Parts: sequence; C-alpha cells; structure tokens
Amino acid sequence: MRIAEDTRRRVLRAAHELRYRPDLMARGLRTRVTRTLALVTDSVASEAYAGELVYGSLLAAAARGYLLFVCETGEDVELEGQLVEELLDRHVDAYLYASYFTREVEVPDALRSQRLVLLNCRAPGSGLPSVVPDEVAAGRSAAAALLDAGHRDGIWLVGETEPQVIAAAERVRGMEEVLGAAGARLAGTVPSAWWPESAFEQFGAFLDERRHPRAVICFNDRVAMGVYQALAVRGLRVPGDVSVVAFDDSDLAVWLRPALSSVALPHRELATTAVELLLGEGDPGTEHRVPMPLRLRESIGPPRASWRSW
Amino acid sequence: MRIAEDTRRRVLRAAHELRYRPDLMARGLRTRVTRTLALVTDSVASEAYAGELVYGSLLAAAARGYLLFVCETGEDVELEGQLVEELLDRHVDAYLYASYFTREVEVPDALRSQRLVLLNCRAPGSGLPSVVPDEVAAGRSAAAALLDAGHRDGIWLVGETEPQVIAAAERVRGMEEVLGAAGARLAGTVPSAWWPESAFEQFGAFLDERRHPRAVICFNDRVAMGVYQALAVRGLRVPGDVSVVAFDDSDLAVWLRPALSSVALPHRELATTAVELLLGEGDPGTEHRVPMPLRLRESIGPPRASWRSW
DNA sequence: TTGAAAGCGCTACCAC
DNA sequence: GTGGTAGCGCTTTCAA
Repeated sequence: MRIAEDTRRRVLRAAHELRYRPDLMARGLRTRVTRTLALVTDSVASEAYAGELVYGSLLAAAARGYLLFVCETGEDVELEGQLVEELLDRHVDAYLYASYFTREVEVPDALRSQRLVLLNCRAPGSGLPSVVPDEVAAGRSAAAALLDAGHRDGIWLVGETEPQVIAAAERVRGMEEVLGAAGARLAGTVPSAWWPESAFEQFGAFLDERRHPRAVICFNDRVAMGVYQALAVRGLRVPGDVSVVAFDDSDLAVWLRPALSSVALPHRELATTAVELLLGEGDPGTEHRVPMPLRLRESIGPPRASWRSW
Repeated sequence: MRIAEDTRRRVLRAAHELRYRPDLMARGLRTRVTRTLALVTDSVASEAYAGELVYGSLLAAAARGYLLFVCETGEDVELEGQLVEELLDRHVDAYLYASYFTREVEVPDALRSQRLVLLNCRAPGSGLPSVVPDEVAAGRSAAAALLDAGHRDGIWLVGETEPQVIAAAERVRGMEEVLGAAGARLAGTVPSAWWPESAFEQFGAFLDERRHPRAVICFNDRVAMGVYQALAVRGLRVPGDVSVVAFDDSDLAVWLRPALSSVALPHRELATTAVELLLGEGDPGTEHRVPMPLRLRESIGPPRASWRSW
C-alpha cells in the first residue's frame, strides 16, 4: 500500500465527481467479456403470451448486471443466420435459444460453440441444456382436477394433436396415466385448431351431433373461450352442464365467466431458470422441467346426474 | 492501385475462407459506433399487446443492421437509472424511450444528451421527437362508425377518464367533435376500469338501473368483453339491442362473438416509425401521429327502433 | 506490492 | 492516393 490514504481518497472522489464509469467496450476488447446475453427466438411478439419469455429473461439478466439483446427470426433460417453473425460480431457472452411453443429445434451451427441454453424447446441428441414446462405433469393435474370433482365418464379433449406439438402428446400421456389409474378414460377428442373460432365451430358441431360431454379438457384458454361460446349459444352452462379445464392460465382464464380453471404455462419462470443455468448457477443437468401449477377456478363442478335432460 | 489484382483476390479469398468478420467491439472502440439500439420501456411484457412495440422495433432495427437491447424498468426510477448507465457504458447508438400506454413521461437526464425518440409517450416542452397514436382521429372514427349506422341517441361511453391517460381525453374530444357536428352527443359515461371484470360489474349495474343504451363505446377491447358478458347475462344481443365499438383491435376483438368493431392501436407501426426517425430517416418534426384505422366488424348495427320492449 | 508498458482489433490520420 | 503508425480505454503482464 504505497499510495497515501489521502491521495487514494482524492482520486476516488474525483472519479466519483466526474461520474467516471469504465468503458465496457474497451474492457470487453481486452477481456472478451461484454456482460450481454442474447435471446434468439422464432417469434415472441406474435404470440402475446410468450412476451413473458422476454420479460423473465430481462429480469434475470438485469438482476445479474447483464443486458439482453432480443432477436426474432420468424423461423427464417437465413435471417436467423445473419442475426447470429451480428451477435457473434458483438461478442455476446451467452445465448438463450427460444421457441414460443414447446418443440424440437435445429440449433444454428454458429451457436453450437457458444454458451447456450434452450428455452421452451429442445434439440434431442445435442446434449444441450434445455428448460421446458412439465407437460406430462400438467396433463395429470388437469385430469386429476376433473377426477376430484367426481368425473369419470364423458371427458372429452378439445384441440389438435399434431406430432411436432410436444405439449399435446405429453399432456395426453399425463391425463391417460391418471385417468387409467382411476379406472376412467378419455371419451375421445374433438379436433380443433388452438383458437376460439375453430373451437366454437368444431365443438359446436360436436354438440349438435347430440353428444353429451360432461367435462372438457381444452389444449389452451383460447380453445376454452370457443367452447364457452359454443355452450352459451346452446343454453348450456359451465360448470352446471359441462365442466371445463384448460392450459396456459393466460389473462383470458380470469376474464371468462365463469372463471376458467387452467394449468399455468409459467413462461416467466422458464426464462429465469434458463438464465440461471446459462450463467452457471444451479445444476447443469440436461433437461429441466418446470412445474405447471393448476389454477382452480369456477369452471369445474360435479358431473351432471343424467345426460338425458339436455 | 499499387496492389496486384491477383494479390488482392488472394487476400479477399483467404478472408472469406477463414470466415473473417470485423470485430464490432474493436471497431466500436475507435469509431464510437456500435450499431446497437436500446428500447427502454416501463413495462412491455405485462401488457401483452405492447409486445408489438418490441417486435416493430426489432424488425426495423434488424432491417438496418442494428441489434436491439430491450430493457424494462417497471416504472422504478432507480432501476431505470441503473439500466441507462449500463446502456451508456456499452455505447448504444440511439434510444427508444417507450411506454405501454400513451402518457407523458419524464426522460432520465442521462438520456437527454443521447439520440432519442419517444415511443408511445411524450415529454412536453422537451422538444424531443415522439411517435404517438392519433387518438383524436380514433375517437372520430369510433363515433362516425355509430353515426353511419344511424345512431344519434343513447350512445354511452364505458371506461375511466383519468387525467394522465391521454388516450381517454383525446378520444372523447374526437367523438364529441363528430357527434356535435351531427347534432348528437354522448349520453354519458359508465365509469369502469379498463378490464372485463370491472366492465361486467359496472355496466351490468348500469343496465340494472333500467337504462337503455343503444350503442356503447368502450375504451378498449377488454372493456367490450365485459360489456358483452353483461349484455349476454341479461338476454340482450349485440348488435340487435346494443351496438358496440371499442379501441385496440387486439386478438380479443376477433375472438368475441359477434366480432367486435375496434379502432386499431398500431403498436408495430408506431415502433417502426420511431426507429426510422431515430436513424435519421424522414421528417425530423417533433410529434408524429400514427393513424388508428377502424376495423369494422359485426358488432355495429342500426339502432333498435324502440326502447320500451326490453 | 506496484508502476510501467504492451496489446486487445480496429480506424484515422498523416506523412510520403 | 496509400502505407505506416498512433491510439480508442481498458486489463494483463512483467520488471523493478
């Protein structure tokens, strides 16, 4: 300690008075560390609810003194390549590679050598760490909620089960597990796109075939909105005539009347978990499954005693 | 041109083969240019529809070879200050300062000396360029849509008119202008928060006072959702008994039945316009008003002939 | 321990 | 015109 304490103080004070701050670009040039992260995503604004993916990343990054670049590729591989190059040119420290719905993705080569966590998607065989919602458990929760209310028969699924939609397949697995254990089963599936319009049409047509569902599991809240509408038009009540449970727990779930029971898709938590992993906190295992909590509301009741009276 | 053409080619080819790309951080250290923008916002994920503000900024930035930092302050002034410092430390070229709803803001001092455009907000007296939706014209459009359908009386407003909410005041001005010119006027306002629950309660209570509105202007689509619910519960039809028009043109407008007429809040276009301004394209005037187009759907019809029959 | 100097990868400038 | 050199603001290394 060769410098006089007094001098030390004066220097520090001067720095403070001049509002000195280290130039992170210059520092980065030497250390190759920029304290920036990038969120590379297919599409985040298009799906309103995926905005929480950005927000969660933002929060977690800021809490650790990192700034976040946000990129959107619109699933355009060429654009994605360009954006990744741009990020690389700026020496981003680490990458979040995200999808707005859970699916398998192809990670661009240029990112393979970077610090990288997959967010709401996975790349099988790549060994890359990924953070995804626990959809199997979510399926179990939805089915269990109906069982708890006394439902055994007439439980229908509304939605589409395309192979690349991981959520659908895993949820069904969870449901069948729990229903099977209770000696019950799904009565069938009403095919519908994951939107209110489609659900209104398809589920309406289904009702008009004089089918009498006692409970309905919708693949998301928007589908449930269409189901509510189809029921309302026909004078059927929720949950008096039909119980409804869905997935996502978006704003809609609270806005619908009666309020919709829904298994939450915790986008924000997915993102914060991914950032923690990315920054080397916590277990570096390969696949992290984030729980999807059930939000029980008024849309589930005991099954109607008889079917005949409709 | 002292270098042999052949040599030139060989160098260029080698650069290409080695996938050479200039280090933008090193370049930035010299030129003080990073080709990065920052979007500093109060809250963007919380309001799902404001995500388009991010997306528009992203698109416009990427199209020009800029990368975008996204920051969210949660209206926490201290956090805002810290984030701005972090951005400054990284030599961001220019700033978008945004709000999720149109309002007057206090721009942090540190940003005053930076290249800056206000997005969906304004700072009166600052002389800073800003991009905002043209709410007065939007109010005119909403009122005109009702006038066109033949409405003159029983036109009620649903929503809250707090002073700091610019949209409300300006829309009302536009409505009164157009209605006044047609010898009509607003019958009154049903106070309600800008959410379905509140609108359902307040507008429901209003109906139960045996008031007979023929048309309703809602401050946003979510309020309209609550109004739809309140009407449905009472056996009233849209647009047969009551016409409805709203603002935002969010997804909800299309999902509601019948589909809701709504004056669009073009978040994406606001953002792209702001980026253009920021990057020195186009007229550097102070306040830019982006048009809000009316999306006419099934929720508006001719007024009910008589009030008595309800 | 500590101060001086080199160097990160690039651009700007200035002699030639 | 154009090639060489200084230097952007920091960290790292090395010699004292």
